[in-house]
Amino acid sequence: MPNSRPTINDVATRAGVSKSLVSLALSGSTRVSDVSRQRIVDAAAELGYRRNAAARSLAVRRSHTIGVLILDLHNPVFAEILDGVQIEVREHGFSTMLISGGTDPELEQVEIDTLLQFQVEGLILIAHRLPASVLKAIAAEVPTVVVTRDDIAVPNMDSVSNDDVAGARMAVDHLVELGHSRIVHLSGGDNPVSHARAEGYRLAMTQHGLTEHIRVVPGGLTDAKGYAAARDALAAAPTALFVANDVAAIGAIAAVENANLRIPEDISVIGYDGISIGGMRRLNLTTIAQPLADLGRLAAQKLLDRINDRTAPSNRQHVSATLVVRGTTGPVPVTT
Amino acid sequence: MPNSRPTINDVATRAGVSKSLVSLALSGSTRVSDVSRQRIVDAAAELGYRRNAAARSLAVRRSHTIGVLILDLHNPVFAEILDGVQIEVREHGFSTMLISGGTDPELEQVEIDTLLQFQVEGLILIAHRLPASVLKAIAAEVPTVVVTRDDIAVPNMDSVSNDDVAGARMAVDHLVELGHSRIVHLSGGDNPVSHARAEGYRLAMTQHGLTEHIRVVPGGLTDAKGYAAARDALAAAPTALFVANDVAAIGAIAAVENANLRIPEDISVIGYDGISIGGMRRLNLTTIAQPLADLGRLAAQKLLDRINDRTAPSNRQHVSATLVVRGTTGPVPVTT
DNA sequence: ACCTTTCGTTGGAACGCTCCAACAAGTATG
DNA sequence: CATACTTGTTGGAGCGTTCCAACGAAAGGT
Repeated sequence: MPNSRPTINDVATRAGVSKSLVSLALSGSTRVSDVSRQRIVDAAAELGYRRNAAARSLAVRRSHTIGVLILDLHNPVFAEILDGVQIEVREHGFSTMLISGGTDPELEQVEIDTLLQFQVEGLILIAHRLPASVLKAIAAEVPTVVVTRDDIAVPNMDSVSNDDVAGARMAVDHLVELGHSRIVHLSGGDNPVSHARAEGYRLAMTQHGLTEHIRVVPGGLTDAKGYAAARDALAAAPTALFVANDVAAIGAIAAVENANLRIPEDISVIGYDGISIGGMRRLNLTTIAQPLADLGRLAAQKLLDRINDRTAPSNRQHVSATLVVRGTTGPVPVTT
Repeated sequence: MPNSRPTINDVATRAGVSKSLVSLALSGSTRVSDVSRQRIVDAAAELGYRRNAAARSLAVRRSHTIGVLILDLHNPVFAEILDGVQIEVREHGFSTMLISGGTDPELEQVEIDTLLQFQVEGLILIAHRLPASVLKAIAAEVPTVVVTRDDIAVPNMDSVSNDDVAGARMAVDHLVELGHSRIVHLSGGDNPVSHARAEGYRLAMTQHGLTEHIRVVPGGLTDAKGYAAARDALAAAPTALFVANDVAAIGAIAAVENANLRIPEDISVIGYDGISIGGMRRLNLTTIAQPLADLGRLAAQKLLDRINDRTAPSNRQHVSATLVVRGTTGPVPVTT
């Protein structure tokens, strides 16, 4: 059986020492003589020895691994958040097991179960569709932090998200500053994040004395839904569209152009999220940018902290989004 | 110590049976009486018992996990391939450990080492930057399949990729069919995939008797590089651009528009890859689409096969790309 | 000269699981 | 009625680690 991997014992016999000493040496203990250490290192290299993480995890009762659930790998937002997570986590010697929920919310729970079987020390949920009861059970079992959502309060669970209400206000403020008043919001559908953004829109409009111009067109978070919603919205002859997210905004732009309206001369469009493709020259989308990588980094930090103290009070952090003005917003057209 | 997870022994005592029987019952053996099985299942549920995958993997010497290295999560191509991998792998009861290389090629090797410590049973490399020697060592240690690249031949390692030469020819054929002859290729830089696409371009041009029109402008695989390359290319007054990948093509389109040329009336643009955002209405990019999810699925299948027979001869499969005609290509303008 | 400390090293128990050999009790076979 | 096979169950060994208690040897203190 030549294909079985060398174990610590093989290294020990080859180096002429006990397995205990090998273990000591490989974990960098100072109580190993230089000559033994060298012999051990050499033997390990010659055999191509590699620690068995499963055995190690069993013995020390730590896996040094965290689990990450990502709602949908296709939406670039989530990939960018993940990036931040990976950097932070790696720096602290942790590995990452990643799963993506896919279409089926049921599957999300199955996948989380798999993660837990692997004894992950913590869980980062980059968006999720779990009911509060399940979330609570999970958080009770393992340190957990949720990114992008902060609508469910669970003891011993942290969250980090941007303040969607405030972000939406920034979008409206920007448009009002440009002279717009007929600002229509294309909503993102029935989920907490979209609700908050719509709420922020309403508040800001009211605050600017534009209550009678409030108009929310039901849409969704995809290109196609943004396209359809924009088409509906054009009936109201708006001068500006505030779209629930960037991907939908890109769809909305297409609908506006198909109606032979110029952007931003005839109509302004602003999105939300700050995905990197929005910055591509062809799209050049004005948006409310979340600090996506930071979101991920912060989530990872919180998780690592919580791993060290599972009972810390639950903390919900908001990071602030920023207005990124690019080419899709401009002054309100002079003639109506 | 209430926070230590229940073990198989806890379940056993609670159900009043031996741990062996619990193990048997939980792995679905038929040699367990119905009454015992029920008692065990109940006890497990009450305790919130969950198998320890590390211990299990130690005992059975299988991890039922595969490792996936993804070159860059930001490029949507790779995310879409990963999707196919996940679906296939999950179906066969395997889990996935994902790592993304990030910027540093050195890091790739470190990360793969981590994966191997976790005793992954196989490795899928979705693009990579490893030298042949390292690749060979890895493939000798663990079943491996490479996606997107097929330039390095290693025994006992499979690859699945599209035929970039053939794909590039399809792009040129399409343009020639539309009447174009001044077709410029914006290359993707110094990597095997881009080389193959440039090669296909040259072959096709020659084949169509357009040898004197062959013009390759050095570019890259990003939006910004596509933009810059297109600007350079415009000096040659081309009627069509074949760009090395979709992301760069989107940049190229912006450059063309900035030069006040209309697409496709004045100049046609075709990309390569078939990323989903290319289909968004605003971009509407004609492209050579790789069956990305299929690529992932096939890779996973090959890997699972190889896990069952590590010594199978190495197999390199090509899948065929398809021309997807959208809005960025059209007939050659009548006047030059 | 003795006792104590330090240093480098070691065997063995433990981690939570699977699997094998073995067994008691019942059922079928001759 | 003895023997064999089947069914359901069990203890124990082993997977590759880490870690603890304990060791002999060398060095230090009185």
